[in-house]
Amino acid sequence: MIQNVCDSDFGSVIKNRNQELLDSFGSHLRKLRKHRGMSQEELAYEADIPISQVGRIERGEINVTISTLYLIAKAMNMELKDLVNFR
Amino acid sequence: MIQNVCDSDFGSVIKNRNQELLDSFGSHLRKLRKHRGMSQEELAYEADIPISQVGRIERGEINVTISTLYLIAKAMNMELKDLVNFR
DNA sequence: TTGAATCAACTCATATATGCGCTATTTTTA
DNA sequence: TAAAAATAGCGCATATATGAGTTGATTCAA
Repeated sequence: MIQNVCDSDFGSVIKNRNQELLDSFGSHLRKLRKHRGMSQEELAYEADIPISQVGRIERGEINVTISTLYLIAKAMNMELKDLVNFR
Repeated sequence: MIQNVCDSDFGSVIKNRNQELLDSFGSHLRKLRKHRGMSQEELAYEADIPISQVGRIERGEINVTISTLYLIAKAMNMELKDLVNFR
């Protein structure tokens, strides 16, 4: 079978041009969450977003939007600027 | 003709649940940009994003992602946390 | 007035974030 | 070890961010 280099499902092959940013934000968020003793489920509930979304963000799989960042910050009782203060 | 309340083009009718956030971030960005004496075109060029995107963000039309925020911050020679320090 | 610069406001295609449901795996706890 | 809790990692539908154009309005300078 011929391999398709431009396969549309990508599979850990092609990454976002800002993958490092997403990875490091994900790690940062996970650290903040655990430091507060929250589970992904608790954070998701407080932020009113799906739990699957929290997991995807922490694993650096998605490029989170400012409105989701805001909901997460509020759920963790912190300011947006502190949530994105990493690296 | 019957009016479709759920019209897909929305027309200043339905807004994002975080519209206020998007509006105020847009104003904030515009202020920061002008304070630096940059045009939308210059910012777009430096951040390597389309000029149309800069306009849409400043007008609060879109829910910008963290990677775009990062590119904009870099283009304005500032840190991400300072870019989202508003309200 | 004429031209240049700036920005608003659209169209369109494509990629992807979000939201939801589900199962499998891993980790923690009893 | 066994059960429970937490997380990973899918699949899918829908909404929307991004990227690349175009046109028109406005402002400002020559």
